[in-house]
Amino acid sequence: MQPTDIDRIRRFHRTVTRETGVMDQSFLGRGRPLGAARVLNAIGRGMEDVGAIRDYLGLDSGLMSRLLRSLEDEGLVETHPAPQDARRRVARLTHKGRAEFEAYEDLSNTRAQRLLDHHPNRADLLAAMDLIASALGQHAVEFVEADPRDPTSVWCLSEYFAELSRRFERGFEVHLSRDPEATDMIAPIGAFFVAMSDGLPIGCGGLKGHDGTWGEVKRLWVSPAARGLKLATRLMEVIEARARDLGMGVLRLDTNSQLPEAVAMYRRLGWTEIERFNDDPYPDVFFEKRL
Amino acid sequence: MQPTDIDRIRRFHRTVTRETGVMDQSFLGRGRPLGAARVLNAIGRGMEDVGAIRDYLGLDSGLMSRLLRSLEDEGLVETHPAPQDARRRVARLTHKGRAEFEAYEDLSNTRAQRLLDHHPNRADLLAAMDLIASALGQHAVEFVEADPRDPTSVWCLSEYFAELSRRFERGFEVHLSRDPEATDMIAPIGAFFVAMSDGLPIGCGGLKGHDGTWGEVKRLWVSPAARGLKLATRLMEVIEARARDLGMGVLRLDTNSQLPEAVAMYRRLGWTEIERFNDDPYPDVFFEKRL
DNA sequence: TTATTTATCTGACCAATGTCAGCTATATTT
DNA sequence: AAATATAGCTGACATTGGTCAGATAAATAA
Repeated sequence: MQPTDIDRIRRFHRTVTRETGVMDQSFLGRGRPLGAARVLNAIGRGMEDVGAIRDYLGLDSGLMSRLLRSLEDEGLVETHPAPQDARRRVARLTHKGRAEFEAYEDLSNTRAQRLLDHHPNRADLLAAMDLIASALGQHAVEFVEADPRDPTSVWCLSEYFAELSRRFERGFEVHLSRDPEATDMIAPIGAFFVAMSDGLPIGCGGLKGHDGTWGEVKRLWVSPAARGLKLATRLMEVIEARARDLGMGVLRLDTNSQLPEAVAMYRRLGWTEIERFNDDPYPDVFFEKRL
Repeated sequence: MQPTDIDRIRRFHRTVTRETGVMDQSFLGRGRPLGAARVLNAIGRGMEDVGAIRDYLGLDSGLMSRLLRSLEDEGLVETHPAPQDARRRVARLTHKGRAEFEAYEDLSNTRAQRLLDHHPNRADLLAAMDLIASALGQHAVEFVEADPRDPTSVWCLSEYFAELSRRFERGFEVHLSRDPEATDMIAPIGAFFVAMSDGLPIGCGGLKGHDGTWGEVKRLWVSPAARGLKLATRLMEVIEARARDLGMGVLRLDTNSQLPEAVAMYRRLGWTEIERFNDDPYPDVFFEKRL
């Protein structure tokens, strides 16, 4: 009897539940209940606002408070009132807490490394993980406004350029294209967004300001693992909203007929095709949208 | 900054942990603690030995007992002493229990279906899930002796034949090959094994008995998603052990030089190449191993 | 100013889970 | 038959996780 699609998904779910359960159990080895370990990890990973941690972990305010207290008693965490709003508190790791956090990190990393070592085809395994994580986490994507010169932004852009040179018949060389100065994609002139899924960048998009009169959408990229999940549409919405904030009345963009999904998406989002508005050698389709 | 391989695995782990957590939460909607729901599910999925359920779910004997009692009190489960060994108990669902189990199944199936509906590329998503589940669950594979005419066995065999016709230059048609009668692969003449990973078949292998004097290994197949995990080696060990049980002193097999991984594996496992021992048109390499 | 809202903390409480020692009944070994 | 081992059950207990109704302090609105 052939396993159905649903059988396959459920088998995946069972396996992964069991394995992540084992993983969680291994955290208990450090003599701390799982809840406290999760809070410690959240703080270590950069969340410092108590309310934000509470929301992220889905904890009750009372329980959160107690877990934080127990971490303080252990000397792993310090809390202080937030500078702007003294009702709120921010938590930070002490030296000892940082060391303890690193110990948990090592546990996770070692486990991940072992999985990788025992698999004959790392590339396929990782691609499969990216695909599934993107599908499962599609409702938890965060659009972060970032400096286009940040390492994460730069990585997204390099993936974008690599994709273009694969897709274009005659390749793509960034220096031939009009490369917008990074500073034109920083507020208040423009903006640059990175789509983050559980800490991993999976897409980006830039808004380049032109003399305060109009804006140009640039560098819209979605990781192959996240294609088809309407991420580009959501990025465009974020970019358009930011353009309105910055007082732009009209947006333009250029693209290429060798990227038919992109062209179709712009039409669907209400963009109108216009005449060529630059002399960049790569694009051959041009769009405009009034806000 | 480029995400490392470990970043990618850990992002996968975070996402999946969050999603499976949501899934577990949804089970709470039926007014029963998670532990009880898990026991109910285990019984519904065919586990009836109390000890086996306890091991599978990793529960303490006392806790298990109490959960079972609460399910009995609800009228969902009946337990009886095991026929062969009255110390042990077997649990079975009542009519009401069956209905309740189905309700949990529907919850899971609906969720799986929704994930599938929202993804543009079902085939890739499912293949990715198979790959990951096989990698994560490689230590939990069960080798089940089955009738080769069972639906699950038949499905494995059809995948095996499909694979051969893809791999062989001139294709493969099963009726041209000497198809061992299924009854020759059933104890006490022979045996047939299916490798099950969390309920899904991912490999198979047959042992055909010849007049009680020697055995022949046939139909060794591993699902593409599980390749490279040494599953074929483990299947061969199981088959050889069973051959010894059945009193066979020598095993033979035929294979094809177009399947170089298979040929290499047989050599590695201590098989010696011999002269052709049949007139099957497909194989061109022949092996023997004394037990 | 006063009232209201917001963010967190505290105490009281409960259900779920986990642990352990000892009990009973049955099976196996000597 | 006696001794030992095994499977499951029971009672006692501790820990964890989760909930809720105030209390407190700060920010915001009226």
